[in-house]
Amino acid sequence: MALEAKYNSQNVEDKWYSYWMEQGYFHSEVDEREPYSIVIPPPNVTGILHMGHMLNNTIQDVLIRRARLQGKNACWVPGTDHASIATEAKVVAKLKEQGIDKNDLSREEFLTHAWDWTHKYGGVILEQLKKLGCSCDWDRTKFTMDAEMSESVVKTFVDLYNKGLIYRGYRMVNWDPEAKTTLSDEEVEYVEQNGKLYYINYKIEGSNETLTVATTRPETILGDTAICINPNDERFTHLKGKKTIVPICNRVIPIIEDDYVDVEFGTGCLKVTPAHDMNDKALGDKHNLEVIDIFNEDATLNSFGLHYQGKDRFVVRKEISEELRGLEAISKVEDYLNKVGTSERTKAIIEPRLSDQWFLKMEDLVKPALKSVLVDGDIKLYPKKIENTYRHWLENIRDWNISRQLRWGQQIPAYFYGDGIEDFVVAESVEEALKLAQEKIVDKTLTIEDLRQESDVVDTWFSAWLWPISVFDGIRNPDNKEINYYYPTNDLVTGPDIIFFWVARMIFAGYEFRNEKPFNNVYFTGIVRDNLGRKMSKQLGNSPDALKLINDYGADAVRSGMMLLSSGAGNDLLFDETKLQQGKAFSNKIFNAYRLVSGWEVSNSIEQPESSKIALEWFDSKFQSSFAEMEDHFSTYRLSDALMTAYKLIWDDFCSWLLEMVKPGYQQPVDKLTFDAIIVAFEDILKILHPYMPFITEEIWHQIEDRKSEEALIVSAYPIEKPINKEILKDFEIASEVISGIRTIRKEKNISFKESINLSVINNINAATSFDSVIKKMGNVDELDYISEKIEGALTYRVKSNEYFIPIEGAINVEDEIAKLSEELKYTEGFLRSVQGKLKNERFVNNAPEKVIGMERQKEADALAKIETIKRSLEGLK
RNA sequence: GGGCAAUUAGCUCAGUUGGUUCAGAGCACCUCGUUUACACCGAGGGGGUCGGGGGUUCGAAUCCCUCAUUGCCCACCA
Repeated sequence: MALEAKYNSQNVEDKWYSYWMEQGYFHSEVDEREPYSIVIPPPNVTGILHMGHMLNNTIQDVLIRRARLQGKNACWVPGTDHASIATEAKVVAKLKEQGIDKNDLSREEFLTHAWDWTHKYGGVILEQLKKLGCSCDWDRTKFTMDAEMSESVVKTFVDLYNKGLIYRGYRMVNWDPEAKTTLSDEEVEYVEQNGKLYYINYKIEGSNETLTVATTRPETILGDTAICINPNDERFTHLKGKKTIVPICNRVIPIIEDDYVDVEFGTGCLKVTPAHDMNDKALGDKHNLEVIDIFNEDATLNSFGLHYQGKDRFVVRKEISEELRGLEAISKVEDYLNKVGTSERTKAIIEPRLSDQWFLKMEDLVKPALKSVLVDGDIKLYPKKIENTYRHWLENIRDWNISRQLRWGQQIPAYFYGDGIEDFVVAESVEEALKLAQEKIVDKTLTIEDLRQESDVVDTWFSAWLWPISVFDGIRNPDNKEINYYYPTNDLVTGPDIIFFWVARMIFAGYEFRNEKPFNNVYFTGIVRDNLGRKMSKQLGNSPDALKLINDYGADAVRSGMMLLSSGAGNDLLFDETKLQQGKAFSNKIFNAYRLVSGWEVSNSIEQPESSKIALEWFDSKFQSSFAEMEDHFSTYRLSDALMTAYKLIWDDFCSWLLEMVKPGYQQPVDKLTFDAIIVAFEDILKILHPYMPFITEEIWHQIEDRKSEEALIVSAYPIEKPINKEILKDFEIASEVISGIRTIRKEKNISFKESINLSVINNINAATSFDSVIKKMGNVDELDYISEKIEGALTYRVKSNEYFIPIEGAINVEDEIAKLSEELKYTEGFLRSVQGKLKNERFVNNAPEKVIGMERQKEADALAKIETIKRSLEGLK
């Protein structure tokens, strides 16, 4: 069968993916082999594949395929995350389009809509991962809202509550007025915003004097319950104990004193609004102030907003400043740059808000997580510098607000039986809750109907933190054979943006629920940016369509192109389609190498040429040394370096050197010995490349031979490291320089390659002759002989201090040759001077190690010998 | 405001304990080539006072100080 001149990815990718699936190669079951497991960072169930996913999942697939080839029991667990706030927002928006208000629906009705949405759009991304070639164990696909997964969440909630780690409290939390839910501190992003600083005058009660307060939020004055001054501020000593009047609502509030106030900032006076600011709340608690909440849950003003009732906070900000101006209660307005907390998901500006929420105490959970990463090194983070960030967060952590006023998620298993703050129980089921409640209040007449379950759900991350455990059912059945076998997982590959949301919390959960780390290593990828270094975004339109790229370039090209782009863990990656072209060119190169080999006619009757024998022997060691280099790169997760090593091995050493060295003459057959050895070498190459480029390697693997299903490349055996013959590598090094010398001369003198030449050598360095046959073939050399006297009038070049002569009638231009040699002489003499300068320096000779001095002496000897040969050549010409 | 990291060829980056291989790789660029796998190719080539300045050392891209620029994380100053 004739092969096309170009590799066509589309023809082979679907074929092999289906084949792998049919043969069940991705599936893993517990057995006696060493396990190698990865859990996927579950993408949002309704998400679609973007560049970040491509990078992240390619890395995981490279790791998992390599482990599989190494004979480990590789298990990559895929799945999706219910992403409660993001998904709920989408469902609410869709309902709104249909004219349905979420609040008009019962919980059950809303959840039906949400599940419909999930089933309709969910899992698209997993199908896209298949196009990329990801070898996930799809039989294990999990969703964070699967019944068993949710059951695990509820179980851990009850467990933590019973341990006293979960508590309910009336606290100031981050409120997202758009999603109408609270958020954890981590879900708040601070962004710089141009705002204004308003100077507002408050009248002093019973006086005409006013007090000026600077604020960025004039709309909150209606919730003011005090003005605070610094007790040491002499400007305000006379106001101590007095009261002021809030403009517009004319409420009388006290002037309080606290060190907290910065005398330098603004006017040195602070308005205190305990309901709407974290610090004001603290001040309010300390000074026993009234709390006036002026907002509704959507951040419009409530009845305390008086005539602004029902209007949005930002509308009110504008209008109230106008009104204050009319009242001459504003003395000035300045531009002011400040940081505003926004919702990570909805981008809405966060409102600090007091409410009853559920919290998880972090103090004890943090301890083993700090120790394992920073003290014991049980969990290794790549890049290491990220440990600083990790440490800082853990050491300054605050309790985790885990309740969300959403419906899409696991409903908190707390059951209220009364209206008191403590009138609830926490249990895995309503039946158990009833039992507990009856015991608690000693009332056997209480029924299930008297119980009312908490309507809040838990934070998405409160389920995601269990992921490495729950996908193996390790919460519900803590001693099952799967969790015991696959856990802890080996590597986690994820983005640095979720180190706190997810990575750190998985570590907490691992130690809390299994007393064991969740993974050994964490590889943090960088962020995929465009080639100008900008983040990929819809607004900029700089985010390529991932599937289109796969279609245009081929999955292998996209995978290898992305891996060539990325440079080590943690570094951002500047996406550039030319790298994908490089990946595609590489695919084509490999394909054509096979095309060459497959076209050879093999003969049993011809002898193996000496050149082929030595070339193959050399490649064997070359392969081993590159392979060892790759293994070293893998050991520190330098995946792009490992690929580059393979790239150079294949393109330069295998294609440009080996294949050219053993290539038979035109329409000549190749001997069987050589052909078989080339096939073995090719197969080894396919193996080491397979993790990066699974499709083309599997394709060629089967082109080489008709193989049984259990002999597929994906499940074949990875090469093993063998000793390297360093001598032969060195000898080849010199031989290749000799060949390069011939090429250079041919080029300079315009001697066609088709024209054969003779080569004579004065072997001053006693170079090995083992590659002579190769030199003859690659240089189109008729006669290669060793001489002791230089040849007059021949073209010459030098490798180290060896002299090479190519006698060509009339080809030599004496003037040019002298000029060239003089130049070389000058350079070498300069080099010699610097080396000798060093050696004459007593302090160098006395202080430098023996080895270094030896090397310098060798350099000196080499240079002297070379100068000698150049001088002799020059004399001959003159 | 605090902390961390980076700055090496046109671009993206390697450079492990200061001294063979230390100034490198890939891409891009230039020249030549229609040699019977591949022009998604081959052969060859140019290009960097390693961000600036100072210091330690026989010797610094590598260690120290300092300045500059960039990026990231964290932080309640109204």
